[in-house]
Amino acid sequence: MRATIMDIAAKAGVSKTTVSFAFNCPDRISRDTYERVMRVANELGYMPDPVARILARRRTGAVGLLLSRPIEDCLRDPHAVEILRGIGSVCRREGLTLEILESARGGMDDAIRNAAVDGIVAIGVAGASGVSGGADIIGRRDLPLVTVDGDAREGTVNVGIDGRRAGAEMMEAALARGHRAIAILSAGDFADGRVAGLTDALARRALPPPGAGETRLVAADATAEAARAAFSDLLSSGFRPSAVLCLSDVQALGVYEECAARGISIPADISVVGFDDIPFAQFLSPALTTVRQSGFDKGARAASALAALIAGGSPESVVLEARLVMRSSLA
Amino acid sequence: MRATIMDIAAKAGVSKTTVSFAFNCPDRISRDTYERVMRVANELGYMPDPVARILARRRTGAVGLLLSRPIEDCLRDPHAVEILRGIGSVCRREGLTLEILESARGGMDDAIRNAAVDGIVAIGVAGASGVSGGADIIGRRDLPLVTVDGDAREGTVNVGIDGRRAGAEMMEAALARGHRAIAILSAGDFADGRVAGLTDALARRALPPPGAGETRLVAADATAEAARAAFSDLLSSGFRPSAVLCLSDVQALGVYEECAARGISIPADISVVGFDDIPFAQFLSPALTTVRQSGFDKGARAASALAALIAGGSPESVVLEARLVMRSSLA
DNA sequence: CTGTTAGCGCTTTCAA
DNA sequence: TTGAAAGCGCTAACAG
Repeated sequence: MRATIMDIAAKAGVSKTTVSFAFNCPDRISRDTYERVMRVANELGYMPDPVARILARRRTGAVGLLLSRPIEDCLRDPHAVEILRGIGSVCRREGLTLEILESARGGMDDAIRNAAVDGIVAIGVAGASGVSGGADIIGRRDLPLVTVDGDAREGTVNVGIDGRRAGAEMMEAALARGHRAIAILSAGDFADGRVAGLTDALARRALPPPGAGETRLVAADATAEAARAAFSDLLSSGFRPSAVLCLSDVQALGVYEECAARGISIPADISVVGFDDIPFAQFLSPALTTVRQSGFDKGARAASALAALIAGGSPESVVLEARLVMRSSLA
Repeated sequence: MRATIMDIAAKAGVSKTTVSFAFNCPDRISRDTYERVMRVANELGYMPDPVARILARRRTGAVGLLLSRPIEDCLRDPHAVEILRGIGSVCRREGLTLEILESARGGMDDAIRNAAVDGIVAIGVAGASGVSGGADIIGRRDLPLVTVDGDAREGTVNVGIDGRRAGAEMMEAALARGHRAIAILSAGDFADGRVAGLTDALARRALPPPGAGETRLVAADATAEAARAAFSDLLSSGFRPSAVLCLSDVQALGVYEECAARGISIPADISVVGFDDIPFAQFLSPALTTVRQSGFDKGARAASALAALIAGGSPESVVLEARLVMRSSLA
C-alpha cells in the first residue's frame, strides 16, 4: 500500500496540514519541520496523490482537446497537426496539461462527460454538425469552451479564418488566369464559408456557382487517397478541368499523384491550388500555390483564449489571416 | 453551485447509493427508481463529477504521453506524429484517454509527479539521457511504463526497431553502389543503435567508422532547417559527398532543399537516403529511398503493451521491422 | 509556525 | 431493490 499523507504525518510527528504545507508552501513552516517531513517522505517513498489533490483543489490543470474525428484520422492532416502544435505550445506555457478526448464507448458525449478537465477546445466540431449532443453536455458541465474553425455564432469563442474571403481569393486567382473549366475538391463542410467564397468570386463574373456551368464540385475526405480517387473518377467521367482547386492541401497531394500517374503535367496541362499551406506544400514539385493559414497560430490563439476563459476572463473570438501564396502550380 | 449526488438523492427521496447505481449500474435498481432519479438529475442538470469518481474508483482511465521535447518540436517530425497516431488509435480502442505530459515549471519531473494517469508511455526519452530524474519519479509513483525507441535494458518494456541492423542495411546499400565519400546526418543519439549499424557495414568492408576516412558525421536537429544548414556548411567546407545518409527523413527534406538551391541534382550528382519513410517521402521528387519503419505500429504496440501492463499483465518488449525501401534518390 | 477540522463528490461493501 | 456508512487522499479555512 502506498504511503499517504497520514503516514508521513504520523511518522514525522506532525499533522496532515504540515505535511501538505511542506509540499505546497514550504515557506509556511520552519526549515526544521520541512526537512524532517521531507526525510520521512523520502524514506517512505511518499508522493502526493494527484487525483486527491485535484479533487480538493477543484482544479485539474488540464484542458481537453475535442476532436471531430478519431485522432488517427485527424493527425493525417498536417494542418491539424499544426493546430495541435499551437495548442500544445500555449498549454505548456500556461502550465496546463493537454488531454485528448475520445472514447470507444459512448462516443463524444461520454468522453466529455468523464473528462477531468478545466476547459475544452473543440476543433472542427462546432455547429450542429459535429458537436451536436456534445455541445449540450459541455454546456451542462458548464466548462469553458473554445472552438477552432467552428461556427462563431452563439456565445462560444471561436478561432478561425475568414474562409469566405479566402475562398473568393482562391477562385479569383484561377478565374483571373483564364480558367473556366474548374474542378473543386471539397472536404466535408467547412464552417468558415470557403465554398461561399468561391461562389462569390464566380458571381462577380456572372458565372454560375460551384458545380454548375463549367465547374464541378466534388466532395472527398481530406486525405490524399480519397482525393486522388475522387479526382480520378472525375477525369474518367470525361471532365477536363484546366484547374483544380483543393479546399485542403492534402487533397492536392492526391491530385499530384494522379496527374503523375496519368502523365498530366502540372501546371502545363492542369493548374492546382491548395488550401492551408501545410509545411510540405513548398517541397512539392511544382511547389504548390495555396491559401496560407497558420494552424499553429490558430491553435495557440485558441488555447490562449481558453486559458483566459478558465482564469475568469472574457476573451473574444478571433479571425486570423488567410492569403493566397503564389508558387508554381497555378498557371 | 452545481448539483451533487446528495442533492439528487435528497430531491428524489433516495440515498446517494441509489443515485450512484442509477448512473453506473442501472440494472441494480428498479426501473421506477431509475426514472425518478434520472428525471431529477435532468431537472437539476446533474452530472457526476469525473474527478470525484476517479478518486473513489482509484483509476483515471488515462495514460500519459511523456515527450522528450516540447510537443511543438516533436510534432514537426511526421514520424513522431505517426507514433502518436498509433498510440491514439489503441487508446481509443481501449477506452483510455491520452494526456500529454509537460509542464513549464518543474520540467518533466513535475509533470510526472502531478499526472493523473494510470500509466505512461515515454517516447524517445529512455536511457539515462532523457528521462534521468524522470525515471526515478515514475519508479517512485510506480506507474506502469512503456518506452518507445528507448533502451531495452532494465525491466522496462520497450517498443522499437533493430536500429543496428537497419543502419547497416542503409550503409551497405550506399557502399554497394560504389559510394565512398559519404555524409551522415545524425539527429541526437538514437538509442536503437543506428550509428553502430553504419559502423558495422563500413567495418565489413574494412572501412573506418563514420566520421573517419572518406565519411563525415554531422549532428543536427531532426528538422529540415537544421539539417539544411548543417549540410550547407558541410558542402561549403569543401567536402563533396557522392551520397548523404540522413538518419531521419525530415533531414532529407533539408538536403533536398539545399541541393535545389545549389543546382545539385539528385540522384545524378548526389544520392540521398533517409530513415523512417514518413508519409511524404514518396511525394518528393525524386522519391526518397529510405529505411521504412512504421511509426503507427510502434505507437500502437506501445499503447497495447501499456494497456496490458495496467491490466496487470506482463507484456514483452517488441522489436519491429525496419527495411530499406528503394526509390529513386539513391544511384 | 502548527494543528483541528471540515469538506471535495463519489463508490462500494455490507447489511437490511 | 435499497440504504448506511466508511472510505478515497488531500487541501484550506480557521484557530491557536
